[in-house]
Amino acid sequence: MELNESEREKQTKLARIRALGINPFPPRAEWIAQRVMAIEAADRAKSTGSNTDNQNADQPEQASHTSTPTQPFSVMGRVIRKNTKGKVSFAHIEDESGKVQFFARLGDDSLSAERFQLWDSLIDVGDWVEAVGIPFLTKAGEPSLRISAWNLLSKAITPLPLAKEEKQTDGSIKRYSAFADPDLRFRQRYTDLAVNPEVREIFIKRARLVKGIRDFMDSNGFLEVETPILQPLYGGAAARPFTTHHNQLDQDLYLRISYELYLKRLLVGNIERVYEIGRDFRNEGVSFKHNPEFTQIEFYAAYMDVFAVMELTERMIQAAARAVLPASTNGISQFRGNTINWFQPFARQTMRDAICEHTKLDYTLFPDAESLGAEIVKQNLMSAELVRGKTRGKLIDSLLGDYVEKTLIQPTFLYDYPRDISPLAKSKVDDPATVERFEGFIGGMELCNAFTELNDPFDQEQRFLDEQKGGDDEAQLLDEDYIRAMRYGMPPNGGFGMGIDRLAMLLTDKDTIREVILFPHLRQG
RNA sequence: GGCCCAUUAGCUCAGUUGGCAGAGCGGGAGCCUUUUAAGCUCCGCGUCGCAGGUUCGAGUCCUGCAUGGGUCACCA
Repeated sequence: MELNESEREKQTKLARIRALGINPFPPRAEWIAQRVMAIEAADRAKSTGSNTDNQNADQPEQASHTSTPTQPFSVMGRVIRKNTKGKVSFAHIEDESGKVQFFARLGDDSLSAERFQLWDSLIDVGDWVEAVGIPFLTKAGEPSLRISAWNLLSKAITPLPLAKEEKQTDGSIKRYSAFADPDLRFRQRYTDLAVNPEVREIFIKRARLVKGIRDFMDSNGFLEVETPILQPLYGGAAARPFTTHHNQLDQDLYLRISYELYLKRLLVGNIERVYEIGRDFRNEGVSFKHNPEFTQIEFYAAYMDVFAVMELTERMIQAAARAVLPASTNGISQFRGNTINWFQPFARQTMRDAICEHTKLDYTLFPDAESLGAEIVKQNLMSAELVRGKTRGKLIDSLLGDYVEKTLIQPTFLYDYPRDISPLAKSKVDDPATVERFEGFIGGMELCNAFTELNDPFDQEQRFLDEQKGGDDEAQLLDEDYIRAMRYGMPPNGGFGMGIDRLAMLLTDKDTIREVILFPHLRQG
């Protein structure tokens, strides 16, 4: 492994550490039993209220005259700033709770001259350390720990690209030359997380979001399950799959593109409310809102129809927003420069009305692909080339994508979808060409998709066969076991799927899905 | 996949008309007993993304490739 100049310097330092008989990578921290989080250490320092001056600094035990406990405790974490000034040394130590300053002083009774020199010469920014000490405030008012003993916990060889920070008069923090190259940040996410605290915050919010959804589902009587990721047949969505192979069985397998067909089998097995949160894989384009693997929640609820699901969805998304957004925001957040109001009732509109509103075209007046396609070209909404070969449903879906989706900033449900792009959804009783389906949009992005599920095995089989005739490479495969399951009797039910990553983007105001996935897909590597 | 832009030190970036590779931060050596973008003195640490080409001479111009970003196409 090739080392750069500063890495070679660190390697030399590592040899010195070893020569001193110090283990630069000890197996454990020494004082974990006395550990206090940095934020608590800082609080204790603040409550001492004593700005130690040079006189009483020689007797740290007497530095505080308050009742606040000043007995020694330990803080462990990472050195993110170090500054030795002559015979005193300052270092900021960061742990998961925040940071606190370590203060070492040559001449303190509690810290030997040798240990001071070693601290000064061996410890660098990036190293993991622990120290025992007593809390106090420096002259500048900085909550600090006057250290009496310390250990190196892990030596950093490669320097962290830590940015310098300057406190502005208004209290905000200005950062200089922060580690910002997206390529490096995503490839070396560990570095990104180590030096950019706001990146850690994204994933804390994401975890809260998932927990909020899980709590909501559990409290509404849903059973969480896990179904196969490796599937002999893929289905439940229109997407190309990743293919793999089981060697011993000599069997091709697919990574799932959805959980739908397995979860609905469970309804046949008398599990009435079921959900899964997990990973889907789609072998398609990568964009700011598409990653080849992404996290989805799907649920299915017996006896519900699409409108009951819509109502439940609204409450679920609001529960997720509540779990992430600070209470002071009242459910208002920003996304791509737009304000989103999560707590107001979600808008509801038919697909026909939405497209009518944005294109002046009422597609219900054109009953087949030929007449609708001709009208679309006539009104100059799409080129003849793009219209060619599309079914009526795909034309409508294209109009939605081109003219409506970007405008749906506030939470909005669009419903009444064409049947031919919805092979697993139940038709409306009075309009067989339309299905009981909705999609939810927020921030101009499609977020979720739901419908009254088709539970008629004969209708379902015919839909699969119709898909095959279309010759589309994203067509649903005929899953005979799924049809068999349905023949045993599937209760009427409503189903739902939602991209968790996109919801995380919306709630953290991130422009790209890569910001909310810890290790997003990148080429070569 | 098409088009456009970018890629220079560990990080963030400058680099003029083709003429010795630069700055700040970081790092090293030294000074400094309450610093906090600490300060002061000295030190540049480099496969200018990769491979070719043009030229006396290429970080700079040309071609191809790689990676990233934007955009269009595609995409439940």
